[in-house]
Amino acid sequence: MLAPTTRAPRWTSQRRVLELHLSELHKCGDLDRLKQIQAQVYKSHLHRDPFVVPKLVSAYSLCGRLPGALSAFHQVPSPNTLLYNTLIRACAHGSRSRSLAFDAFFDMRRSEVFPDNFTYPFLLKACLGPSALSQVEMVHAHVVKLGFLCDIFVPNALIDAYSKNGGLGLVAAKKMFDGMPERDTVSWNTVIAGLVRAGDVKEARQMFDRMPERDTVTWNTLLDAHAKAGEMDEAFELFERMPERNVVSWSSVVSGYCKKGDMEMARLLFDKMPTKNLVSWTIMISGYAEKGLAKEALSLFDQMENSGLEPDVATIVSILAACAESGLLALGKRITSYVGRNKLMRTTHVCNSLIDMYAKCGCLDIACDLFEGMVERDLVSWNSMLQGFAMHGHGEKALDIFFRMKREGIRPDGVTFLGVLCACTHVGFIEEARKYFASMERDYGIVPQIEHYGCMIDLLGRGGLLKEAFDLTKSMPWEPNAIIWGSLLGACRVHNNVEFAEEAVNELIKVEPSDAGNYAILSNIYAAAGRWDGMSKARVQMKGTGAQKPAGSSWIELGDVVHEFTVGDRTHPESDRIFMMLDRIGEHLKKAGYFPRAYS
DNA sequence: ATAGGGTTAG
Repeated sequence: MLAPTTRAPRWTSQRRVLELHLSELHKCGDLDRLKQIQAQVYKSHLHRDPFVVPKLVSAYSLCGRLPGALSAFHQVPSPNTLLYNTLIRACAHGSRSRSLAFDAFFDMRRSEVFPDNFTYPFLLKACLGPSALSQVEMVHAHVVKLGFLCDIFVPNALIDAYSKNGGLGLVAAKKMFDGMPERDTVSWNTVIAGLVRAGDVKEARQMFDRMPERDTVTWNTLLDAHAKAGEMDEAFELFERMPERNVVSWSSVVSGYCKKGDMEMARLLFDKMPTKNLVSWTIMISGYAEKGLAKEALSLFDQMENSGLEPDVATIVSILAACAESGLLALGKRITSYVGRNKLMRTTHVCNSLIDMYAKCGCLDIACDLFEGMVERDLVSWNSMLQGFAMHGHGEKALDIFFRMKREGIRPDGVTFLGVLCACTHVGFIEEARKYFASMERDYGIVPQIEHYGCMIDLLGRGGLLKEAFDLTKSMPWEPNAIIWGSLLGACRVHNNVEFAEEAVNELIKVEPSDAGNYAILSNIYAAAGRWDGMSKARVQMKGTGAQKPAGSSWIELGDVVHEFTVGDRTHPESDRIFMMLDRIGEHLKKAGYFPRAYS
C-alpha cells in the first residue's frame, strides 16, 4: 500500500526545486541560468544551506568560474566536510588554481573539520607540477595516519597520482599496487596506464596478460599504447581480439593508422565505425589535414556538420594545429569562418591556435590582426606571435613583442626565450642574445634547456664565432644531439672551417649514423678543401652503413590543391614550364651577381 | 539525502 502523499513544508520543496535545477547545470554548464538560480538561492535564504551550497560550488566549477565557486563557498561561516570537499575538487579542476586546493585543505585542517575518504581523491588530482611527488607523498602520509586506505578509491587515486611523476613515481605506484590487500579492475587499469605513460609498453603488456579480469578500458589502454607506438599490427590484433569495442577502441585504431600515414586503412575503419562522436570526426579530419589532404579534410568537415554534430573548441584547436603543421591554409580559412560565426568559439585558446596557424602558413599580417584584436591575451598568445615573427625572419618585430610583453607585466617562459634567441639569430644580434641567454635563469628563474643551448650555438656559429660555439657545446649539461652538431656543421661550411667541420661531422655520424646527408656533407667539405683522400673515405663510410637520405621536399598551396616538389621530380603536369622558369630565375640570379656555392 | 578513481580528441 502506498502512503498518502504528504505535503512537504514550503521551504523544503523550494530547496528541492533549487537543488534539482543545480544538478541539471552539471550537464549544460549554462552560466546565465546558474546566476538566475543563485539569485533564487539568496532570495530563499538558502545561501548557507549545507546541501545547496556544495551544488552551487560544483556548478560554478563546471562552468569554469572558480571565483563564483569561491564566493559561494565563503557565504558559509563554518563549512562542513562535504563543502570543503567540493571546493577542493573545484580548485583541483583548473590548471592555475591547483595550489588553492591545498590552501583549502590546510584551511580545513586548521578549522578542525575532518577529511574523509572523499577528500583525498580530489586532493590528489591537484598534485601536478614540479613539486607533485612530494605533495603526493604528503597526502599518502595523511591517508595512512587517518586510516583511509581501506576505501579502494583512495589507493587507486594514489596509484594514479604517483604514476604521473616519472620513474620514481612509477616505482611508488607499483609498490602501492603490490601492497594492496585487494585490487579491482581500476587498480590494474591505473598501473597499466601509468606504465604506458612512462613509455613501458612491454611491461604494460605483461601486466595485461597477467590480469584476472579485463574490461573495455583495459583493452583500450593497451590498444592505444600500441597505436601510439606505431605498432599497428599489435594494435589491430588486440582490436580484433577484444570482446567488446566502443567508440574509443575504434577511434584509437583510426588515430593509429592516421599517424602511420595509412589514410586508406584509417578511412576504411572510420566508415565502418558503428557510432561516431566528435572525437572520431576530429581524429579523421585532423589526420587528413596533417597530411595536407585538403579536399578530403574539407569534405569531411562538411559531412560532420551535416550529420548534426557541432564542432567544439577541442575539435577546432586540433584541426588548426594539423593545418599549421602541413601549411593547409584553405582548411584553416574555412575553420576561421566557422569560428567567426560562433560566439562560443571566441576563446583565447581558439584565437591562439588561429594565430599559430596563420603565422606558420606565412600569413603574418592576418596573425598580427588577430593578435592585436584580442581582448585577453595569455602567455601562449604572446609566444605564438613572437615565434611567428622570429620564424619568418622578422627579428625586430619579434623583439618588439618581447619588450611589449615585459611592459605589460607578462612573465616570459622558456618558449618565449626560444623565440627571442631565434629572433636574435635572424638579425645577427650576438651581443643581445648572450645577454638574454644569461638573464634567463638569473632574472626569470628559467633554466635553459638543450633547445636554448642549440639556439645559442647556432647563433654563435653563424656569426663565425666557431670556437665559442664549440666551447658552449662542450659546457652543456647534456650530450649534444644531432640538431646541435648539424648546426655547428652548417656554421663550419659557411665559414670554411675544415678542422671544426671534421669534428662536428664525426660526432654527427655517431648520433645519427643512418642519415646519408651527413656523409655527403663530410665528402663535400673534403672536396672543397681539396682533400680527395678524405672524400673517398667518407663515401666508403657511407656505403658501409647502408645509409639512405630521404629526399627533401617543398610545397605550395594554390586554391585548395597542395603541390609538392622533390629533387629531380618531373611528375607534376606543368613540370616542363616549372623547370623553364627555374632556369630563367637562375639566369637572373647570375646576372645579379649570385653564384651558388659549389658544395651545399 | 549529499560527492569520488582508470582509457580516446587538446
